[in-house]
Amino acid sequence: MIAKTYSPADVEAKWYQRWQEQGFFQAKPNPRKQPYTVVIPPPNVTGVLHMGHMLNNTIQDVLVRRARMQGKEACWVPGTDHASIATEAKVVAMLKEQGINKKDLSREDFLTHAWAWKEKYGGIILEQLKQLGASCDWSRTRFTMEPKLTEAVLRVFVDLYRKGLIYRGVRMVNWDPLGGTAISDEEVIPKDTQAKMYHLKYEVVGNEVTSDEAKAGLEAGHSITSSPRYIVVATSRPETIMADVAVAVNPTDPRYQDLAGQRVRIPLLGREIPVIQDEYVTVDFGTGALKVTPAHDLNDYELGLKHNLPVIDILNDNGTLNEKAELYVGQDRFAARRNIVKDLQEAGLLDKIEEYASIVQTSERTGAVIEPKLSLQWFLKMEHLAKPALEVVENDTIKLHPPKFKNMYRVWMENVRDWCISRQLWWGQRIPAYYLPDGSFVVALNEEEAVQLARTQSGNHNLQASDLRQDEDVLDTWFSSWLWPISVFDGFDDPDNADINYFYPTNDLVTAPEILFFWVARMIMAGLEYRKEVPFKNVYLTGIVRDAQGRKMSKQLGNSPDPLDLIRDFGADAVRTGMLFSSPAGNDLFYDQKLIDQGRNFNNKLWNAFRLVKGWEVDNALPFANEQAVKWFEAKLAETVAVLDEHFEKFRMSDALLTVYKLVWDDFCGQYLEMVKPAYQHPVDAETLRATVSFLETLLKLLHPFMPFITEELWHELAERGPKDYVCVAHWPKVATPAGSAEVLAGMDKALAIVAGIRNVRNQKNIGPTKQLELAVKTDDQAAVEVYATLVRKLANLSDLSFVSEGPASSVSFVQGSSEFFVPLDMQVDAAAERARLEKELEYANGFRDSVNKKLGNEKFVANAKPDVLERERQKLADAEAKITALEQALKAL
RNA sequence: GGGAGAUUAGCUCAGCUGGUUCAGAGCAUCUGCCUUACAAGCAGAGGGUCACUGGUUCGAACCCAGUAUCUCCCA
Repeated sequence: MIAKTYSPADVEAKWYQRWQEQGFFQAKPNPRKQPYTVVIPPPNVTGVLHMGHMLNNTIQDVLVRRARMQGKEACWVPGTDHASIATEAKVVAMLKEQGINKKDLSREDFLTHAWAWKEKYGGIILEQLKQLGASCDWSRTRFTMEPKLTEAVLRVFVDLYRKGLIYRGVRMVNWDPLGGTAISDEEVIPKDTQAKMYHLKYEVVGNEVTSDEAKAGLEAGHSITSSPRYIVVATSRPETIMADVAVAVNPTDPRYQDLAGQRVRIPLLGREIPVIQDEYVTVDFGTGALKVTPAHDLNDYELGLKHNLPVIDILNDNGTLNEKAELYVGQDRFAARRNIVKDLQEAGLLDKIEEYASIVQTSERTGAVIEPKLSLQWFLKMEHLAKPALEVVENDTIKLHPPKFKNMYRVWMENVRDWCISRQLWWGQRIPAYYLPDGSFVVALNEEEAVQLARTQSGNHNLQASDLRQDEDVLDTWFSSWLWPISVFDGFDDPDNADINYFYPTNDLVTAPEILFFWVARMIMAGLEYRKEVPFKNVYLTGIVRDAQGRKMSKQLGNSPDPLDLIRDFGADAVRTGMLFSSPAGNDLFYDQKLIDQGRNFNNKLWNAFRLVKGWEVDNALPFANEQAVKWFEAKLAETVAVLDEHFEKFRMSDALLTVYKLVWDDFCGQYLEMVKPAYQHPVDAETLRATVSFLETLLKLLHPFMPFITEELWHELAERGPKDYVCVAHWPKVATPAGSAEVLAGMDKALAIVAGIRNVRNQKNIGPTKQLELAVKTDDQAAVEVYATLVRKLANLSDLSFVSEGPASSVSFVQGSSEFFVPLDMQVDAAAERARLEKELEYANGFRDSVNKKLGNEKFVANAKPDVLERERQKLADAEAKITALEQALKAL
């Protein structure tokens, strides 16, 4: 006896292991096959599987499995990303727990710890992907910091440097004081906060008010007019006044006309700074007077450059004030802010404090408030790389799905700024720049090459490796992941190898919109620069997985189920389909337990269809009894596979799933199996069984990309299979539409409508499905109904189907097309209610006919509408009229 | 502040170049059924002024303009 419900836990691990033993996921160049390549967005080595990964990797697996079944050489390359900041932070925290301070370790020792950590935990997430069923070629697993990929990174760095695209310079960077490193613009997350605007009084040197006009103006600006004279400056960061080098006002601002060229004193500090004029200052923001702090604000920095102002940097790398501040030295920036506000207040230099909504820049990695900071960093020029990368998306060489992301991509690419690629960390690829004793530097792939270059550059032929000092910084992690589609095939150290020539460019990339610029855009740049070819043809952008209230799922909120628990409780297939039911490309997925339930129910439905068929006894003596049903399902299948393939081509994954779902549940289980199912404990004929098993096999193939485990299980339960016969590598169905399909489908629709009519009568009259009914048909096309009589009798549980010229007494009737159907009942029929129901239907039909008539009576419509539209309207009219006649007759018969 | 996109049933979404019975699906809801594959199921039913206001057209969910609301991106 086969279990009544499907139990996924028993079969999943088994099949995954078999697939691997058979080497089904392993890809190698095969000139007889078309390649289909996907590179995984490498998860962080620090990561554990979350719902976002589940969605993303399910989609990739569906695409890859289908391609494999289509006979392509499907290659899905897995791997992980070293995630500089995140991993370093994790290792530092772990060491701290062991009582080890990073500061006390040498670079080498720290890296030993970090690698040990990576070896221990770095593979967890990949193991978890296996439970989801991900059909990656695990023999190709790569890691962005492994030796070969590191070499690729260094080669690219050296190359771009030699091309003049990489430079070192002092720039304003986003400084993460907690991480102790610079981060790129894209790693900064703006957060809305309620901040305070402090109005500070700067004393004007030579302190007399010079004109009545200015006096009036200053009053308007909330200053005071008695001596000494002050100018009020609004700032959200009072602790940075020690780094002020000027106060700027708009040249058109009447309040401050006379102040230009004068000097003011920084509150508390007393240092004198000039008042400058610049259009940049917004007159109606704050007081219209802006303090200029070039070291700690990007706009101020540019203003400073323009006006030749000095730069005073008062912050240490860890966010505390340095001795240049003179005041509050050693205090954290936020402590210093509290203290200076207090001191300003006591000194009477704080005019007022206003609340205002502002945006604070925070670090994606550590959450720390970002400090704009001038520092010496390495940059990659973007202009040269961005231009072609924009073009290939504009001209659809690379298609984004959904296409709305094209706009976003364009805006970013047109405004891209140079990429800060250095990070003040140890975990990552160390920048291959070597400093000479004189402070100049060379860039080289390795130390030997560096020594050679240094000797030439300095003219000192006795220079030794020990005289050189390598740059302390490492490269941004994205500087390795942007090479991923090439580096996983060793395309940098061996640019003409068989793998890269075959598998590159890859086909589809599945990733999140958040990293469209971080990663996708840069991979396109690298691909075009180093392979002269795009790295992929389609980019499928998934949404964010949110909870029912629309909140992003996160560990902190605790609103995310553990995906592995879900797999354990419901099976990977149920989780996969559950997630896909409701996630059109680019749309956020509102996770709901119900979706997984639906997935599980679907698995169970399939399981039970199998149970039914498996339980049939065959009697070879029986004639083929279900030709109609078989022909119909053949046609249905052909029609549906065409729709399904179209959904796949357009990356409409939810629609694709729903299409198979309905094919299996409604058409196969709901209709077909009911049509062919033998009566209880009766055998089935051989041909029906053969056809049904064949249909079921086709369905298993169509379902396999979505539900790999249950389909493989049933594939093997359904028949004895050869050693290599797995649905995993079965051929994707190519169904030719059988001749006469349209007629078969239309005919069955009519037959099923009659069945539905009878069932409706049962529901209305509260007649259970086991009670047999009779049906009397009044029609002028008896043959059309007769063809389906056997089927209708079976599905509607009729004891008799007869043709009549007058409706029998005491019956309930309904109309399909121009035919009337009567169900005689051995109970009192409420004639008035029947009349009301039919009249309502008649009224509707009349209204419809009138509207069509009106349309056809409109000369302009007849003149302008296309012939096929016109023809359709005429058909509608004829159908409506036939129906009206039938309804009128049914009413008369009452 | 600038830009992009969205607004269709209770929820999540389809709806192709304007024209197939006065708008479709899945889920949810309601009613009735334990009918020998499945109650994780079966048979039915209800539910929408296609955000709003105008315009173009013989004809608008679809095209145009404006308004409102939401989301995202950039500053």
